[in-house]
Amino acid sequence: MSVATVSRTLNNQETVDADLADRVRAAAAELGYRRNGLARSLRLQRADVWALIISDIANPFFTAIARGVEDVAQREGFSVVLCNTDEDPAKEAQYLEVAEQEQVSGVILSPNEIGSDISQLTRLGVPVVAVDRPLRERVDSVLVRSAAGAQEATEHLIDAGWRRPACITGPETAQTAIQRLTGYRRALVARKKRPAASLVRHADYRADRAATATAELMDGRNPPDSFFVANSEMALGVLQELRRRGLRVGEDVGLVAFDNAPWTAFTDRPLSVVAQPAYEMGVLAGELLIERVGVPLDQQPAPRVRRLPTELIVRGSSLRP
Amino acid sequence: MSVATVSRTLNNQETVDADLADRVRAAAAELGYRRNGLARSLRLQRADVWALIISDIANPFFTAIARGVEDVAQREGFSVVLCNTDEDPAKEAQYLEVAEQEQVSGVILSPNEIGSDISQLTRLGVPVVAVDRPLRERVDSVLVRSAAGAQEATEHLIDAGWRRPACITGPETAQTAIQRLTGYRRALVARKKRPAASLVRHADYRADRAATATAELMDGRNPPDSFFVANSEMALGVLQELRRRGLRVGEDVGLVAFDNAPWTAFTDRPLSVVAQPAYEMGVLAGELLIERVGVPLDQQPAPRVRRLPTELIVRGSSLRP
DNA sequence: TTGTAGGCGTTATCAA
DNA sequence: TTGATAACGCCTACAA
Repeated sequence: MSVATVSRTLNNQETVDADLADRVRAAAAELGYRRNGLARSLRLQRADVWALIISDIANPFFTAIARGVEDVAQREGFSVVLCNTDEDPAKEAQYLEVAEQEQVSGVILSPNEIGSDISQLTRLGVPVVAVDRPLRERVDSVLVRSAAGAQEATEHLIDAGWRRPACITGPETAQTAIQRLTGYRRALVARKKRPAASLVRHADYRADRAATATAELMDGRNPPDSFFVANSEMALGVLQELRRRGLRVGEDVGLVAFDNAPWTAFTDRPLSVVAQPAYEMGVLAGELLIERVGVPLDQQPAPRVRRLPTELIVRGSSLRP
Repeated sequence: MSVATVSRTLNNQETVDADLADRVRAAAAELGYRRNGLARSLRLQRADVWALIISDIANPFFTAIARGVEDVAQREGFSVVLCNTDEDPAKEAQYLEVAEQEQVSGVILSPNEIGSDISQLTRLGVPVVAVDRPLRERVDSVLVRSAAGAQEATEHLIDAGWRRPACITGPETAQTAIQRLTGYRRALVARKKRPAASLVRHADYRADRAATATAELMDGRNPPDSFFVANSEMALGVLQELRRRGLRVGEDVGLVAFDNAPWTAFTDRPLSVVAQPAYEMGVLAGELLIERVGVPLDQQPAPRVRRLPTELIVRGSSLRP
């Protein structure tokens, strides 16, 4: 028989005789034949692969997103290749180029910078979905209402009786860090308090920097009595420094942090957190992508932005005795 | 000029006139040309890509391995596609097939089962490195001296004054779980204690199962006064159940767990842990792979097994007041 | 329903 | 030093 018949059989086309098809399949199984995905993709001008480019594989928030993306991809018949940029713009650029060279049919990206250059991809018609962080270029985006979540958390601190909440947020270049700071400030205004720059620190989303920031704040002239912290990594640093000073969270000091990391329920006191719907974000990003892959450029929808709400989970650390 | 000249230029071959080469590069830049990686790989019969197939992306141990692998790969000019099997043998089989179809030049795998079928890959001459868990098939492996680490941890509990250490380990099918249980038993023997089956539980490496196991043990006729726990995920479950009972770790109960997860230093008391050299394991796996990719089958070294030591880090949770 | 043949974008061989 | 050309393995229009 001919290669065409084999190809048709293996692609489950109707136009092949059942008996013949069976013989093909039997032979394929016998010989352990696997088709060459490279050749197939080259011919088809598309690979059934998505690139998921995330900025920190060690962060449970991003791994939860990855799981969401993966589940959608699997359901729709795509493989996901996961790339980790470690917050390094150079690595990000490299992986974007790899995605292009490998002709992936879609990219989901948590950009390191709002200006990350995806123009090559879009020019080629490869759909891109931004996740967690916005992109200047107009593409589908799945974001979180960070400011609202930060505001709710900070207001909760004040309503629980704390009088001077400080804010430890991420780097000044990160949109999420800026938004969380904005939310913190809005909460102070809403509760008739004067936002003080001396109560704010940018600690690059890292634990050790957060510990240092905490020490600075506590050693200041008018130290805070509570903390709103913009991610769980930094919360570890804050906890460490407070313990070093013999201060108990939920007792001597109030604390709320972003991200419902698995361990947050197990510290002493259990951490009050602003939970982000990370898994759902991944699912949504995948679904937005699905609606674009294989769709001609002139029939594509306008860029869509989905903003998901956070959920404040009150545990012990934010309450006053 | 011809495509051949362009190809030679872009591959930095010497045999092309400098002026011409400059014109090629200028034109390429102008047009935003990117070579098609698929076509290249098809022609070359190899893709400069490794598949890293891990069993749980949410586990910091595996993400640390991934970073190690990535760093080596980057250094050597390979991309890494990361695949997450979620401990699901079906997903693992699917990703192994994808790796084969995409003609990756190497695979690093933490197998779900010792019997995972990699014969297709090896038959095609694609080198495979097993990491964290052994494979029945004889391939390069990077393992940890789990039993020794478990024994050291358990002996440390006893030496600290605890009299009845229990063991909460992983599923009976997992080699790592079996080895850690073995180490626990050896410690008891070495310290002249009778290992009792009633003090051992298999909790599938999951927090909720570990919490249940802890409850069972504590409600038993002769409850333990301390715990050796085979991973950090389960340690969270143990901590939760102990707190529910008003018991303080490092005070009323002793606790040592495998894995130096980022949060373990921040619980109350800080957790004593058996640290695994996860990042180094990734690096080593990558280096073993490097020595095989591109090497003809008949010149390949015999399968090598590297066993790395653990390190006991004593913090507060394992000490008696 | 089946077979033939062209081409996807590269790289490598050979001749010029 | 350069160019023409034949693969790599696959899918598909077209012919039979």
